[in-house]
Amino acid sequence: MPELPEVEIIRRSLVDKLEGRRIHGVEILLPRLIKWPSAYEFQALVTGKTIQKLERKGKYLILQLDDSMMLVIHLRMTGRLYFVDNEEKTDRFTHIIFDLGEGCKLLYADTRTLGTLYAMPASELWRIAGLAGMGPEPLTAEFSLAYFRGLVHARKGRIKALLLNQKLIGGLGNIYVDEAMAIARIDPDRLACSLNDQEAGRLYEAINQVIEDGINHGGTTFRDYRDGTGKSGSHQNYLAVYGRKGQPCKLCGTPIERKEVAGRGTHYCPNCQR
DNA sequence: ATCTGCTCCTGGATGC
DNA sequence: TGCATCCAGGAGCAGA
Repeated sequence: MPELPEVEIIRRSLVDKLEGRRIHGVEILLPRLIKWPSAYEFQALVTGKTIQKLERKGKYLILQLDDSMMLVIHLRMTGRLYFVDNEEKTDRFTHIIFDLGEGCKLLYADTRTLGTLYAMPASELWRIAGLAGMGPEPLTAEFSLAYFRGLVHARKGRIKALLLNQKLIGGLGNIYVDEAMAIARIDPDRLACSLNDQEAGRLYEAINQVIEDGINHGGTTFRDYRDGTGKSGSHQNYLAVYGRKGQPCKLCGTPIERKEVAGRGTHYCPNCQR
């Protein structure tokens, strides 16, 4: 599941290949992935435009085209975006093909087809509620300790639900949330407002740390995730709890457990996190 | 404000 | 081995 680190690695792996290239045409094999406007209009809006910038906000990739046209992509669970410069065969999961000329293509593939694509002028980005309403991201000045403490103090719900809420913090998903809570030794079942200042501070540091580590390790590859050139990440080899049910905690040896918290599968050490 | 539950979707894991 | 069922979860939404 691509979260902030994975999307950032995809962006970095594609930026030099995409910026300055012209979109000669778009082949849309699965129109329902285009959420705005219609697939037909989407095609018309991006065809002939040059990719000026490739940016990321939270888990969204944003291709800034000519005339402030924005091509926005969210990979959701199994979306993949990658660049090819030869006549590679495309598999049955390739749903959208951007022809970049000179034999180069940008492919959108997605096994579970939950991903979403949009095209609109910059002035209309408010249409994408999840993008327009996104909270500050880890590792930015806006995501300050004071901001985080304020959130934690004010929220009555579970701390895990807070961390997953993109309106409050942008870019975290299930894997990095479980990891941050493990590193900070916080029980994911705790209510946010029950955390004291010291615990909130530990969690704040852990969030920034797991995101930074995830990026430095090229992302976490469980099954589907690859960067824009097809390369896997390695952060799965460094995980404290996620996907390690039954395996010993790296700190105390207690078997990692899994339960449902805030509607999500949640991995934790029952000894370290309480 | 916050919760639960549902929807989208399919490959892989599990159960018998 | 084969078939049926369950599960993964990002995000949006309805309804409580």
